[in-house]
Amino acid sequence: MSDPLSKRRLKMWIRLLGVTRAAEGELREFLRVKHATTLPRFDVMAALYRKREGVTMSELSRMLLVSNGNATTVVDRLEADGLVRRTPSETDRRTVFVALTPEGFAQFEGLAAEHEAEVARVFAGLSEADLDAMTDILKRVGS
Amino acid sequence: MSDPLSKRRLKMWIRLLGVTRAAEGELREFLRVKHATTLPRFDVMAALYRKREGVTMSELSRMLLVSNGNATTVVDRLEADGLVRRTPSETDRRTVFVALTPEGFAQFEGLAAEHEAEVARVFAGLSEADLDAMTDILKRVGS
DNA sequence: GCTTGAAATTTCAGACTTGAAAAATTTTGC
DNA sequence: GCAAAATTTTTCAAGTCTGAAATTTCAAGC
Repeated sequence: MSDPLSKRRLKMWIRLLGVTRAAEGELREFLRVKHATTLPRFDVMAALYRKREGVTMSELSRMLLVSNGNATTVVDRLEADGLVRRTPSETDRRTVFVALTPEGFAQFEGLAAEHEAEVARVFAGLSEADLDAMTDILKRVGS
Repeated sequence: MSDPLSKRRLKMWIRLLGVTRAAEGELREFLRVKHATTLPRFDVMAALYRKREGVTMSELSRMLLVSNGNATTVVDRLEADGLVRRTPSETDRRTVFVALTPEGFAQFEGLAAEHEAEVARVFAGLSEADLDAMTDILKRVGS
């Protein structure tokens, strides 16, 4: 008997979640052992690396799909370590811009290449065609 | 210059992570609003529902890809709520079996169908062919 | 038997995460 | 102008999660 479509979506989701968690685990381990950092810290720095001019706290939490409160504490720690800087907005006193410091920028550049290599290692099992197909399907989820 | 293929794997991973986090967020919201529970609790109960005879704590944390310490605290809370029961092994006094109580079993059965429908809703954008292709590709990641 | 090492679980400190509430500021509608 | 609503960020309590250390028990070799 053929599974109802909803059951197949469920199975696909369970597998998707498993693969993602396993990959996250490997990256977490890599960041911890090789670079003494964590995934959330890396995520924040990566977001700020992409937006060099700086982003507001709200933009940051939207980019990372985490709550505002969460973004605040991770940024707090990165700021205490001198990797990130908060700058109050001139035009709106509620708003704060966050950006990498030169130290943060340098540290992230050192990390980025190795991180990319590690991701490539984790997904080495996927062919070029797989990557295309996967990206294509993933785009279709949100729309 | 970095290998373009590794960059494509990285982009696929970033998209994969984004889709997974967005879906997790929707399911979390669904469980919280409609059923006053959380994703980790649901995950534990789902694992125990699949293995009715019970599992050891180590098996449980391997199934969910979480640390032993984490499994302990989530099971602690479910046990305090009477949804889960710990039973010491007869043959190995280090080992503990965990299983759903009748209350836990009943609660999960009420949840499961709605959860499946919610997952189907989240991934409604994917066709049958997409599901097949996706599942196929995901299988290839681990091997 | 005894000792050493391995295995299962819990405990612990610290970090992450959420969602709600609070505080400060800006915008909007009158 | 001004009161009410909306926006931005932080604070807070509670739950989740990790990795290492501690505890208890079992297994293996001598």
